[in-house]
Amino acid sequence: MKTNNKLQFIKGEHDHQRCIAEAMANAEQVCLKQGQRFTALRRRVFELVWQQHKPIGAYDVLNLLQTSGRAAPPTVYRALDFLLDLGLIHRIASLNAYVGCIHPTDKHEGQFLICESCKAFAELDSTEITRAVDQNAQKNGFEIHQQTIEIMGLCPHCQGKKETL
Amino acid sequence: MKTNNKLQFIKGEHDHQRCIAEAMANAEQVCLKQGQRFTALRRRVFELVWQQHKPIGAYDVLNLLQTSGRAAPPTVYRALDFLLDLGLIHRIASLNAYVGCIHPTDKHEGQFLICESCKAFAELDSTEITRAVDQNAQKNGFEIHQQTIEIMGLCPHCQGKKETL
DNA sequence: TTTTGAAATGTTATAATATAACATTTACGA
DNA sequence: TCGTAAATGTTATATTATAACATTTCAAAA
Repeated sequence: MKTNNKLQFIKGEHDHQRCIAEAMANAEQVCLKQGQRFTALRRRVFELVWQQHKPIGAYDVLNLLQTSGRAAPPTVYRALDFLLDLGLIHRIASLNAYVGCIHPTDKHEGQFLICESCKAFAELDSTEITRAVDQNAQKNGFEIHQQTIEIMGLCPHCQGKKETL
Repeated sequence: MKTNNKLQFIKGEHDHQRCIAEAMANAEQVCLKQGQRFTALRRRVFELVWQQHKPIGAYDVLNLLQTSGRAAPPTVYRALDFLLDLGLIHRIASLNAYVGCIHPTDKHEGQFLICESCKAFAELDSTEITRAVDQNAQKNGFEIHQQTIEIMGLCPHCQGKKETL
């Protein structure tokens, strides 16, 4: 299974269609392995989330869905929950938004750098951060189940044009 | 200015009234230094958040406020925003909830261990985590403005009674 | 191949969280 | 004490999310 290239502060210059197609093929495999059905609806929602390359809200997904037919909130939330469960997308709690996952081969939780200006994001999987968190948890006798690590700021590209904002 | 004791997975055994009183006195000083007014309302909301020793939602604060008079959502949100701005409380994005800050002397952002069972929390200020995050940001040319680090799991106390949950 | 039952989706209503916009009150500084 | 800016009150509404139940779909058993 081929994984996608590093998705870090991606700009327009990459082959978006191919990028999405790869993610889709990969998601397909994950569903297959898990014995889950990658239905048309789930496929469509997954695609919509990936198309952005930035965090997208559930109701934004809903609006996009509605451009081709009816849909109600539960429809979207159920599809998002399904994709979250399989680790195919992540939820950004501080934004109430969702992003495509770039390490979809195993279920995991991401660490994110998110640009406040252009909303581009990088998904990290840093052993240093993980180790530091684990150490602190251990020191406190804490058993980790789930982590939310979301760092907001400016991506390299947007730092240059800071003064024009 | 005396700071509160480490607030880590505190149980019932500590002197709650004194704990709150110290936090209050400290908040007083912070407001004074910043030239901000620590009004009756802000004082009350601060107290309500501290009283829990666990994350509390805005509408829970509202309900508590309403036990002694009228109040509407904006009243609560404004008070919470004020306290957030001064770093006297923190927002837990993954819970849509608020906690008292235990390092209130300087504005900062916390790192939290939060027990899914009893909701007790520990506020870390780990140099290891901070360093690891900074390193990764730097590696990506990212300029950090704000961080959300919320680790969910089981506190030492609740690990023992896991099977009874 | 038909049945059938569980999974998925549709539908309606509503809950939970948060803010906009404007009116009124408060309290400090001139 | 008066004028003004800050704080609070008030009403309405936006945004995010889920509950509850009806209908459809689809794969596996008969």
